[in-house]
Amino acid sequence: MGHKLTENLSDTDCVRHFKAIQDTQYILNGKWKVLIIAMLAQGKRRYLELQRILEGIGSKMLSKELQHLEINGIVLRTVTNAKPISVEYELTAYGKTLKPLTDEMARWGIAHKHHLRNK
Amino acid sequence: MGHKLTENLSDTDCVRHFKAIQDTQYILNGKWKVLIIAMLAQGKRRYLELQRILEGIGSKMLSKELQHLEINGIVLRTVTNAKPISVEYELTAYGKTLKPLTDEMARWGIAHKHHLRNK
DNA sequence: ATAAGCACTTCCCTTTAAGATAGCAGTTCC
DNA sequence: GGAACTGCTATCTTAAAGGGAAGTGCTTAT
Repeated sequence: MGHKLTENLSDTDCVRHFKAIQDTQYILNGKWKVLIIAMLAQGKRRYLELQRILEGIGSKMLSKELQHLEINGIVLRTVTNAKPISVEYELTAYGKTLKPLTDEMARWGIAHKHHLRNK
Repeated sequence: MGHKLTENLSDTDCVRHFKAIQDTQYILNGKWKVLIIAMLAQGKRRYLELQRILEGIGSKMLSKELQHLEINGIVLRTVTNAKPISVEYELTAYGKTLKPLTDEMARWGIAHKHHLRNK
């Protein structure tokens, strides 16, 4: 049943490829995680700062998503013992490895807007 | 309020960046679309072929997702007038612009598996 | 005539994601 | 002492995503 051999992965490779994509999707899943990561890629942010910039997110969502990302080693949570208590979130070194992905999502989204405009 | 100016986008840029990510997420949204695109990146496929390789997807999902991708110009659907009717799906030129993204998702997923293993 | 293959569509149901609203604990400021 | 700010958590409800099974329309094979 032959398309060209060179442009197809074997079935086993194919399954491995799919599993990998699914693993990535598991980490980034939902409406907000990529956005949170993209924000934190620009530097540390505090809880209410995140909530303000991510317009529309509720506290429940935000804390749930941050916990998910923390558990998976993407985000680091630090409580500073400053006068008014404050909690800072930032990407871990590992979290930063997602930057090419979030950048590519942003890049494609921008290209997509141009594409729609010129149709 | 100053992190280094060079590593932060302005608020307006930030919003534009987020909107772009959201647009991309809209196109790729759900459990199956990225997988379908990754499959079709390897070449044309027929409906039942897709369903067989994407283990677990139901006919309803598959046709819904394919329609969504077709409407958005990612996928091209062709009915061949062969003896047993067959329908072929492939990426459009525009759909192929998503390859860097799906590749990066696969790449990160594989790296992630290694990361978990070495912890 | 019957059966089987392909590409779907329809209907119904369960699970999950997301949103709105409220509340709480610990400061600090007035 | 009351209000306000920060960082949450809990509850309740709604909306959307996803899955299973069955059925449709067409064609070819037996």
